[in-house]
Amino acid sequence: MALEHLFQGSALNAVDAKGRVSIPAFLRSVVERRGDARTIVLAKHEAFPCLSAYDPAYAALKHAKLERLLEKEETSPDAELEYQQRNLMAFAATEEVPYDSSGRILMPPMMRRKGEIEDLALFLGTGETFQIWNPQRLLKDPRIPDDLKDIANFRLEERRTS
Amino acid sequence: MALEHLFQGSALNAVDAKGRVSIPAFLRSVVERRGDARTIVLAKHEAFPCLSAYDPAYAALKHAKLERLLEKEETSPDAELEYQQRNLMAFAATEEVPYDSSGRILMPPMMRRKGEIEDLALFLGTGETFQIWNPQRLLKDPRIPDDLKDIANFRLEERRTS
DNA sequence: TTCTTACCCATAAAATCCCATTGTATCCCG
DNA sequence: CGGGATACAATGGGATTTTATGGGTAAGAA
Repeated sequence: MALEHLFQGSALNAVDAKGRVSIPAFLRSVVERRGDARTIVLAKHEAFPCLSAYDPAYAALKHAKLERLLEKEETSPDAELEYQQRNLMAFAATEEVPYDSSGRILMPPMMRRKGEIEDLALFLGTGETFQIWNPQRLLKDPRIPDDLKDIANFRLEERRTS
Repeated sequence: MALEHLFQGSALNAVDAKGRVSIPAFLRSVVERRGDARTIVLAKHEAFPCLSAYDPAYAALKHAKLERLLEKEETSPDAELEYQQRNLMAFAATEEVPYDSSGRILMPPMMRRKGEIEDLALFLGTGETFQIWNPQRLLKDPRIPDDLKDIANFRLEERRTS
């Protein structure tokens, strides 16, 4: 896989009354270096109560990888079914949203619900993709390392004091 | 891993009112020989109350290593969660900052707090990475060898007398 | 119409660039 | 080898640009 540009860092941005959120500039720059789209793909995260996000170029890459995997394995009914399921999740359960000239997306209502996002969105780079959390939801999750919760708390404080 | 260019040496630089710090030229030259980025990655050190720093090429290498590890292990739920946690720490808990034409970075407020950095930053090369300390914090740490504290003291005196 | 979405403008704060200064190390040439 | 010229490093300050965010409004779908 080895993508040279990786998503990294954290930021806490507001979701405004219209449902708009700024994608942090340092994440946008990775999206644009990986491909030339000004668009991100949103999906429910498989393990955490948050959203997973990436660029269209990465989505295409992931799809190609699935295809190759299918061709290698003999077409047992099991492998075939699993492929169909993964394909559904990868495409039907995702939404591609463009960001405007000021770097904002309109958070789709369904994704907002799936990710339990309210009026604050915590962005966390995770290398090949990034995550979008409701910061309060992250603080409550026992699977999240304390050091990361410190970061969430720092971002919350930073916002309060300014 | 075996990177041929290693970070070594020490320097004490000022953090100015805007939060800017010069990365010592001898460390920058290693960054630029390892890859062509004029950027460093900052993270809280796992063991010491200071920051750990390296170049993006090293970060990518570390990431690739993690990926390979995942592919080897069977995908038990435990291994999966541990992978997610490590990925979060490696990317969300770090910040990539570019340095300008004069070799300065803007120390991100979160890292400044995590590394307990005030108005002086002590740079210490440690081979594959380097560390950034609050010199006073280093002098107080019982785990630091006296010889290293001598170096910190020397750098502090050097600054006072000039 | 009414609600939603895309586009445009405005603003404050923060990040970045540019230029100037100073001290130190390096080079060159007689 | 001395001494001056030169280059580079670290740092300060001001000017400029980018970012995040709010609000208005027109186009369009329900």
